[in-house]
Amino acid sequence: MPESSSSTDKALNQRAQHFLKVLVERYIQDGQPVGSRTLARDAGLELSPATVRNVMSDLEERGLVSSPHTSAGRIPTAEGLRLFVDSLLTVRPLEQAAVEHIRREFNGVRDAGLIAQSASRLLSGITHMAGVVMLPRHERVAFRHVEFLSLSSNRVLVILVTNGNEVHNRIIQTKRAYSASELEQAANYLNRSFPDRDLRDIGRQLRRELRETREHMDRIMTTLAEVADQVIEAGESQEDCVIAGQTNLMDFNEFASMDRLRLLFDAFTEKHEILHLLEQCLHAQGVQIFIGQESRYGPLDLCSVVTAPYSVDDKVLGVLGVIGPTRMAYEYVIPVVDVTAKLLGAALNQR
Amino acid sequence: MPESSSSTDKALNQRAQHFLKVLVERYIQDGQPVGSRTLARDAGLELSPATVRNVMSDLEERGLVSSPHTSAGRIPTAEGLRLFVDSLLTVRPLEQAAVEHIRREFNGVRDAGLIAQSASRLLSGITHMAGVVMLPRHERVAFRHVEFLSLSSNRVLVILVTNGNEVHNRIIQTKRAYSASELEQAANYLNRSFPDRDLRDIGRQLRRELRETREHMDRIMTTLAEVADQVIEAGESQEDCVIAGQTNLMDFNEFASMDRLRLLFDAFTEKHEILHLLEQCLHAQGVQIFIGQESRYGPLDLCSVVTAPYSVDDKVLGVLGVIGPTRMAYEYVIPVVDVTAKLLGAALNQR
DNA sequence: ATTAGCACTCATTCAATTAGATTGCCAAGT
DNA sequence: ACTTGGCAATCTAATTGAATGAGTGCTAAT
Repeated sequence: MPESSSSTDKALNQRAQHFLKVLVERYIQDGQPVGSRTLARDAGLELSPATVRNVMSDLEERGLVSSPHTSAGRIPTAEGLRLFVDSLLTVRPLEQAAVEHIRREFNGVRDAGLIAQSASRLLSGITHMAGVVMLPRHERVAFRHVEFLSLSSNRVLVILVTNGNEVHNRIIQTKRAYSASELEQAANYLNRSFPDRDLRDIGRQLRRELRETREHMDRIMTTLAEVADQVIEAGESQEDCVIAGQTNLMDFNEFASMDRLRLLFDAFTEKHEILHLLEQCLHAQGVQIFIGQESRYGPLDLCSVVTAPYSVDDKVLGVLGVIGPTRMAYEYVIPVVDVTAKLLGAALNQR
Repeated sequence: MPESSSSTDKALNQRAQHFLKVLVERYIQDGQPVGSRTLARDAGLELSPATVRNVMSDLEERGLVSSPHTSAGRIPTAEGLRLFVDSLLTVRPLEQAAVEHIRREFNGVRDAGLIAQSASRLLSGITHMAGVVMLPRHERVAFRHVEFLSLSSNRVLVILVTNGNEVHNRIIQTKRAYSASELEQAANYLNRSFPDRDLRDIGRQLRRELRETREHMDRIMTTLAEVADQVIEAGESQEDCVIAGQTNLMDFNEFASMDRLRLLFDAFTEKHEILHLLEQCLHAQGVQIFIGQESRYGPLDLCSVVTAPYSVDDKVLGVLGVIGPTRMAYEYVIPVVDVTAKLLGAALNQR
């Protein structure tokens, strides 16, 4: 028999698990510590509060629950929630109506940024927490088209179109003035020579050719290599994500203290660390969850983050997710995040 | 003698004004109601608290101050602050060092959006309140250059460059497929025919020509007119502004209540009404101030907004400002906003 | 293994009290 | 006519103490 009822054993016996499950569910529902009497009632088994107390005592010893003070009930610890999420949780699939609602929301939006924004709003709207969506990022930035536009004597507007039909533009200072026809010639050369090539390669190759030829168009090609670099850089530092519904978090008394709230909102403004967290989920298989301090980012200590990567043609383009208090309705949030990620991928695909 | 000491007269006598000034200054400094004893001390005149009480009573009758409850001191009302700002305030010019600091911040930033972002951060950083900057907006959207890029059979990427060197792009669905050379031809035609023309005119003219010609390139020209419209629309609905430093406001106990704070932050996320407020200042001469409910926007009831338009070549391009509690150091904030607006204009000019 | 009973611990709530700040008003002084 | 000291009245904020109630841990009995 694998199950043992002794409280010092490694595995948690069936009944204790059930109590933990019910306790967590109750705690998630109304945020209050759960006492033995309540739990005895909720558990559905015919057991007295005293018995429940014994079980709770076991759970506490294992660090799965704790009481904020002597005469309060128990609340699950981060470990308790982790166990709950990992093996006690029964996710119910999202209703078809909700799925349709999400699908409709993405319908007809073409710009990648706008889709991300929609998704973020959607996530926050549905879950009443904060939604966060990393902008789609192509790991291979491919050249598609370039255009030069002379602005004034030494300034040129460079317009670069990359795969994913993203348009980047940048004004550059050139060392000498170029005529319109020179610029056109240069653009034609590039457009002819490098269709669909990786932007990095182009920069490298331009520099190589430059060393070999050593003359003829010399200068303009230097500039072009520079621009390629700059665009790549811009693309990589396009470290950006869209966050929506921050204010929803103000409704949770977990964040009632101004200090904590400020910390959290500063984190949302900064974005940097949050993006870093999302990046860790880029190659996760499906939904990933950080509970409390698991995110290893102070301002999110009291939060849980539920993420899922989204992809087009099996290529992962980004991550989206939901940020809320650790006490969230995981069984509902998980499928929402999961489905939204899939539909976002689909929406990006049929652009 | 124009001055009268009777309390029912229209004009406020010198002494009362002085007391109001000192009271407001004190209130701004530490946010507490100011009592007669304190005020008597601060005023520098050799008068007893009892006398001060009489004066305060007058001020209260005129609606310039009020007491939150019987045994508290007085705080200035919105009207009191208004009078203070209008005629009692002594603005001290910004130190040269601070001006340089701002100038340096704008140095070398080329993108208009980034400059606005800098400015917003700057304003919030210097004043420890929220900074807001409307993106520069050219009232006359002029055509500069267009480029068409075929994506797939019926989809074309339109890249449009307008005055101010802003690059807009949009993917359009065409009714039939166009060849690359057709698209090139069309682009050439437009670039040749409409340099620096107003985008609205172009749309109109295209439609007119279309009616007359009634054939030949028919379809593509419809599309072009459409695109022009879409770009104008996009330009106009580019109703956007950059807000920074929201979280600074959490430090003021005016906004300690979650409900008020949420209202405020929702307003920041929505942006719409705030932008509307800024637009009202587009043609103000220099700094404009809204105190409390003067903004006529509920969430800002407890806030003051200090704005100034910025311009290039005498053309007003936008407005920037600071949002904070009505109790703010106007004598400092006003020159900050003023100078920042001027330097922002200068920075945009020398792009 | 389960349970009832009991003593004990805390947080919360409420009312009562106190201390402190400030006003308004009046009568007296300048 | 203005100023001032004095004084009662008012109101807030902080403190205290008691009552309440939820919940636990332990023990002895089942």
